[in-house]
Amino acid sequence: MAIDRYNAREAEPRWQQTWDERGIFATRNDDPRPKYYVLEMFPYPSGRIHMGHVRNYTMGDVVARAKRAMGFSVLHPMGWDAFGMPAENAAIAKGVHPARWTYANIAEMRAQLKSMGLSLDWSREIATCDPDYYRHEQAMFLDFLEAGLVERKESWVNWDPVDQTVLANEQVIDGRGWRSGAPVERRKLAQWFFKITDYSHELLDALQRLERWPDKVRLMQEKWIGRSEGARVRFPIIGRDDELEVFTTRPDTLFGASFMAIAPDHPLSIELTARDPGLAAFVAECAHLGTSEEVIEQAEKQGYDTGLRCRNPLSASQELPLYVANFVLMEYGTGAIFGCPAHDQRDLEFARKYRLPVVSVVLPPGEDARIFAIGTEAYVGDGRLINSGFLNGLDVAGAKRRVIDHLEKHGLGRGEIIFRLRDWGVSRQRYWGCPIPVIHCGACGLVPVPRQQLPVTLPEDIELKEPGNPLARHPSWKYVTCPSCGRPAERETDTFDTFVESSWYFLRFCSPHADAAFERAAVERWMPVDQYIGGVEHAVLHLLYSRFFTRALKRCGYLTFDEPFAGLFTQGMVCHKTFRDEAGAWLEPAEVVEVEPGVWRAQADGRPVTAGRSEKMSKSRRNTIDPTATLEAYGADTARLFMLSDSPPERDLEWTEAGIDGAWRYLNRLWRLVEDRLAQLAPPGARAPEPLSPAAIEFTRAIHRTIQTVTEELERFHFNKAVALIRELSNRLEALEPDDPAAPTLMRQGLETLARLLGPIVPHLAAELWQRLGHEVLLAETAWPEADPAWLVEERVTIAVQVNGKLRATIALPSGVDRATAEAAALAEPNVVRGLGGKAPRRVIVVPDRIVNLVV
RNA sequence: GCCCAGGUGGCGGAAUUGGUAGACGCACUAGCUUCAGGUGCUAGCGGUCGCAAGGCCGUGGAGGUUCGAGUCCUCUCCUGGGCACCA
Repeated sequence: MAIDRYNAREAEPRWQQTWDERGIFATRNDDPRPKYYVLEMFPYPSGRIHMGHVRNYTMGDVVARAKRAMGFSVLHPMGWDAFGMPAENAAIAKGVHPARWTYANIAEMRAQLKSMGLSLDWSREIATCDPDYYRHEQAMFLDFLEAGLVERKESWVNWDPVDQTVLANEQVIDGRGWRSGAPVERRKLAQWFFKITDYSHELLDALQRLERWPDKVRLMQEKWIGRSEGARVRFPIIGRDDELEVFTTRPDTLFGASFMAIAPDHPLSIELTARDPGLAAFVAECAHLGTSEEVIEQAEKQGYDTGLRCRNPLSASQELPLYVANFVLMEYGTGAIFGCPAHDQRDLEFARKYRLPVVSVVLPPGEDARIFAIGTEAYVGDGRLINSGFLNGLDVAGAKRRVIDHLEKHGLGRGEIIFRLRDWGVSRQRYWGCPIPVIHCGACGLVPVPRQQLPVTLPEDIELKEPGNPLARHPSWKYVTCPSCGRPAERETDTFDTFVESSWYFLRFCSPHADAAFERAAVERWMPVDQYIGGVEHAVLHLLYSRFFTRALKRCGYLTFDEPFAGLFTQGMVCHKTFRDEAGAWLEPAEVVEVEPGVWRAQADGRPVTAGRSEKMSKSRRNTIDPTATLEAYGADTARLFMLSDSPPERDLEWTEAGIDGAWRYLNRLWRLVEDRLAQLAPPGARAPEPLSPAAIEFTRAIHRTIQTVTEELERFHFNKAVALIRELSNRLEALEPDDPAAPTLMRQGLETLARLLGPIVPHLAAELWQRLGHEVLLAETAWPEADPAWLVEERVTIAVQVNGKLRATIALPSGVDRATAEAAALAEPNVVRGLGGKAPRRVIVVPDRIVNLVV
């Protein structure tokens, strides 16, 4: 019986086993070939892989396999970002211990990833919840502490008063805790911080040199670090000895000031609440607002007049009312501002609301100072200074320089650059994280855990169902003796933010079994990561923290470079259509059926269902598709091909069953193509009989052109285009004229090229085809094909002929013909003659080998 | 509120970066195959007029630059994403 279907179920595990047995993806640190480090952002072990993982790891695998074929020693490892909240949530919901839950998930997901046929070096696998991993992190923390890179200070958190726990922003829903439903409070907590702001300048400046990062990500980080140039200005407070310090980017508008405002948690504000119950109430109200910038900026601007007045340092007669305002952030600048309503929209809205004066001090070009007035729109552009004493007549930039000069000369303030970037708060009041290795002693204060006592491991016997941090109420774990004085003391019960683990895992992969955090030589060999791939959702935090962490490690003598990721690619999300019934309930794709095009009904009871647009797969919208079913039914190659076809990798991809079918059909088509032609192929390495027919020449060109362009597109991450080009070549192969004397050789060349180009994309099928074509050496160990430059030169080109810019004909000419010949050939076209209508062209534009435009 | 990205056939998307718009695929239509049942083959497939040759229109919208604009400029509309304790 003839096999007319490719049996992926049988072939894929067979190839995976072959690769595994020969250990061809295990990478040696002493390999003499040039290195290439490909890394995909490691997964959180949530239970099962999702489509986003499939897309991410497919892309990485294409790069890894292609680079390997191109002669690089490729490091392509995998591990688990294993600490995190979901494990605790599962523990609460299902009563499973977070560690058990996590390790069970890892086992499950490892098997799933293995079934994808990824060219990973599994001998380097790590899990961040392993004490053998996090003990190094604790040591790093101690080093950072010694180097002055760690600080303990107070900061605001979302606090759930019922669950007695800190809430993540995403756990705050409409101002209430997600589980308890209790109104969330803002609370101040003493916490550990990494001093990332020490590196604000450097992290910003070095962005320019990250040439292989997407502009988008660099821009996001730039905004995040948020450099502002301006001045720090001191305003005397009338009737008090102290002054109010303000940071402003617009010192040029000081003469236009009409009020002062401080953050609700500004020390002065807190001081005033003691004797002003109205203010206390206002501040308390502000505390119910969330901590996110979005919430604060969208909230209605509100202020509370403290009754205090400040003196304008530039014009002593001017008194400015001092407000506490909900839109002033304590974290930014000095937590205090002066308001210039004419030239700042937010200040304008505030001034209108509280009927404060609006004085223009910058006159837009072309306006008349006598009649110019601000309406509902603040003027933020450049112009000439007016109503501003010694600044009058200057432009904005000039006025800034002048006023800073003045402030410094008179001791009223100084020019300053500030950053929006805040220090990285790493304390989390949770169980499932890396313990922070510090001891609180009543006598000695904060005492680092001695290094020989590391790791500080998590206790296993914990109770998660009660409110609060299980480490804090554990009966014995936190009680220790002070390493310094020997008296009873307590452990720090906070654990690290999980971003700490992901800030250095790429280093551990270089020598995952080393006794130290990593071997210096291994890190020097592999780092930086040549190609990092992951979701754009990590554009700022993870990627910025890792950049900081690498620098911090450098300062502590761990390594000698600054940037961990030389190349970055951020992939789009995987989406799916959404379905809702008339009651608004979401339905899973499997629960609906399309009765006629565009009309959907519920599978169960036939009730009408509306299909919504394609959105990111999420549990709440119930539009997730588990990749397992696809992997089992069609195999990994089908899923991989689908992930790479059609949608550009940086953009969102809509998952469709039809797309999977299409990919599956194409694999079978390739399979048949090889099976059907096998008997007629020339032996490997045979030469085509000369002379070649014109068709054979064109065919050979097509092969080399395809090698060239597919290679280019793969290197540029244009996987969808690479697939399209490969399909074009296979279409050509199917159409190859069998009677051509060169056909057996051309077909062999074509099929072998196809198999080799498909190797990184659909590795199992490609390996199978390669073997069917008679090769003993595995495709995975075969070099990447190279295009012969001689075959890349085109002999004839198609030139478009336009009359007045409109296409009238195309002409085929030898490439490189001179202008006159091209023009003459164009004028000889009947349709061109008709288009000219008997007139002679006034002007002729010839773009060699491309276009002739006749203008009449 | 602020910042970013993106609008091209019924759909996903191509377009050598200012030079033939719609490659490649999905869906669809017609026909043919096959022990029909997630099969294969051939042809068609932006709109419109035409028997045809061919014409006209067409890249969210309105202007502009240019011999020539999906691509550059100005304004505008729409959609999506991010905004510091999710990972």
